[in-house]
Amino acid sequence: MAVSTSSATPVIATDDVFLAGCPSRTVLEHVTSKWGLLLLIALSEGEQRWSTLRRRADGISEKMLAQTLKTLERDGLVSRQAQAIIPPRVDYSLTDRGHELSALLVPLAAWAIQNAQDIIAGQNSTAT
Amino acid sequence: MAVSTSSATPVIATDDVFLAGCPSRTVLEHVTSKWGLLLLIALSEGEQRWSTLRRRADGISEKMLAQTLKTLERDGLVSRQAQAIIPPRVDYSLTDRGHELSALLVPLAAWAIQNAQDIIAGQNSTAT
DNA sequence: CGGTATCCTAGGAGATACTG
DNA sequence: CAGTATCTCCTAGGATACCG
Repeated sequence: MAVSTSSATPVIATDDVFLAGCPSRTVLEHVTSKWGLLLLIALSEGEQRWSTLRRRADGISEKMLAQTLKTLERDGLVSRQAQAIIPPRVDYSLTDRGHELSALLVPLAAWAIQNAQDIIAGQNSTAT
Repeated sequence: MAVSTSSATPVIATDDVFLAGCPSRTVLEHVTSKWGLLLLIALSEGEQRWSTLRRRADGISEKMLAQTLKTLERDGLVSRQAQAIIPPRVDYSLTDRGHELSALLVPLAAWAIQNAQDIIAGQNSTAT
């Protein structure tokens, strides 16, 4: 009943990635998800069609492609342009916010590419 | 038999995040995993003990903490210093490579914090 | 072509209990 | 304190089939 503002449960908190259930964690998980990351990076190279993305993100299933694109669209990171023609044509591109984000993601991917060999190589140090 | 170097199967490929099964994807997934990301960012603030990390990464289970730290250590991103005392004390810190990486991750977290409110707010645009 | 709907399983992830 | 071991649950994610 008392105004226990200090020891109150951290309902949502202003913003701290470290707090469970905070929005930033959710967002972070969307954009750093396996396919989210890849699609954002792919789209950083420009607008692309569904089928192109599917080929680009090697190994992705149609389900995950649709699902991930929807999440990213919902998050306002990706924009979807459908044309009512036969056969259908749908293009996906980054929004401004998406571009802002991908600018952060691309260096990350570059880092991974540069360090991957080295990192994985050291995994089995039990070489003959 | 012929030197089909051009159309050869992409066994592992030099490095392309887009190719399934390539090392960079694996590394990227370690590093952008829910807890991996959080721990790397937490450690970017300096060496920390197990118990500190556990409290910091709100919601993490002991299992996931141990597992994630091991992966990061194996990847050469985190270093573990154990002291043979009672009670035990173990400190974790970033390696040089880990620091290099966290420099990329921190801005990402910052971006998430800044944009999260806005992004999540727009989720239920079907307001009454 | 660009999806959606359905089914199904591998393993990511939490809870608990125990140990050095 | 800093883990490990085990058990279970849940859902992310793949395969397939079908629709506009």
